[in-house]
Amino acid sequence: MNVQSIEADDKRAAIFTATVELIAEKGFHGAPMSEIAQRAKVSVGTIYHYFKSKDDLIMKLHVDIKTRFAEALLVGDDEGMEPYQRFYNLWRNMVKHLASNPAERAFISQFDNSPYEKTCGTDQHFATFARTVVFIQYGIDNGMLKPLPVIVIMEATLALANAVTRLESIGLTIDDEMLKTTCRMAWDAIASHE
Amino acid sequence: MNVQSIEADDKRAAIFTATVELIAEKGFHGAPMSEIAQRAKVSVGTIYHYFKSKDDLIMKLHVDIKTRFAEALLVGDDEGMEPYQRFYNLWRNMVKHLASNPAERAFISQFDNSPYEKTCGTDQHFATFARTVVFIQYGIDNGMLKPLPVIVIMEATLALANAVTRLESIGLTIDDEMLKTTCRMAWDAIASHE
DNA sequence: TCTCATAGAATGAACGTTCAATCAATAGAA
DNA sequence: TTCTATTGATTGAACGTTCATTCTATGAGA
Repeated sequence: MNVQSIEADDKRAAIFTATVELIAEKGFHGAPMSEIAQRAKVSVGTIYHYFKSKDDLIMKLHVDIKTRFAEALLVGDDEGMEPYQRFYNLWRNMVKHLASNPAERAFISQFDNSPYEKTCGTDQHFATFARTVVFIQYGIDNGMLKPLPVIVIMEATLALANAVTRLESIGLTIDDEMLKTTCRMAWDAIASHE
Repeated sequence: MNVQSIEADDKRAAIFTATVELIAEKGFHGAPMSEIAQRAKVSVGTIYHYFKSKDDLIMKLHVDIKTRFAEALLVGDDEGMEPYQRFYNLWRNMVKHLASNPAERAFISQFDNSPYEKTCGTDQHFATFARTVVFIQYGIDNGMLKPLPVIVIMEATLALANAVTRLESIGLTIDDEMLKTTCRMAWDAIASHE
């Protein structure tokens, strides 16, 4: 990778950062290209050099954020762990990642609840979270988790993590105790209790 | 109430319906006043006769939807019921209401995850769901529910109901069995299991 | 020289909002 | 009853702004 493309990546990253922050603060409306450019310290023209359109920028940003999120979940993951320990690790990774990236959390919430979401297939969603999906499927097959579709278990867990971290951004403190109790909450939701 | 104001309420309701549908379909961006007017079969000017601005329209619409949602939850509610039965009733009301009003569900999701949400205080939120809040607080005080802040329990339940009904709009079938299992999911999440 | 990166002015469409002009209904006076 | 004044509801064209996007020019490697 040469000097030019490193610099190019800098701009790209700056545009991503500016966009995610602006959308988190002011929503999809309220994030014009001119302001994105200003915040990223590039010109409007430069954005169009890297992205076909505003929609293209938002889609690529979404993939980027989701990919890094999915990766963050797997830190310290090990198939050999006790199921609950493994889930706790997953939960902690999830909450920590969302809590320390509030703009990304807000962006995801807005994106996933907007009409944009319908442009991404469930397949891609499953592919990004492949390893987590396998973990869940395994749990269902063994009667450890509730007999629900994988997607329900997955979306339920994500919804809870999102709810908890959203509350953090408006005043809730997430210490170790809170992490433990909320993890129990999420686990109890999906575990079969047989 | 005279003939004029009945007709006036018709227009108001038509504007509300058009707005909620359009925003559910195309998001906050993608719902211009001109299109709202067209769908509501009124002129643009008429909207401004009833609402100060687009923001005002959206805020008032939000209050309207949340109020009717909170009311729907209480159908058949009775303090004398067994706690789980009472929760089941609450859950069913919640899921049925959201599932049969998909546009309102989509609107709420988008609103609550957007910067608009920050303009509504938590107080108002609690006031709207007053009776439900009391039920939860009672459950916490009696050790029946997990020792978490009321708002966490409440938002967790709402998040789960939203997740489930969102999945319905993309293919999941919610029959009685699904209603029962997902209710168990939500209850297990918040119950203390002691 | 040629290519890619960058800037920022220019463009045209779309937006929220305003406004002068009607229309419909009611009430009171004659 | 009939005429008139008043009010509120309704319209859609017009306005000024802002937006996403394009275009042209410039600069820096290769």
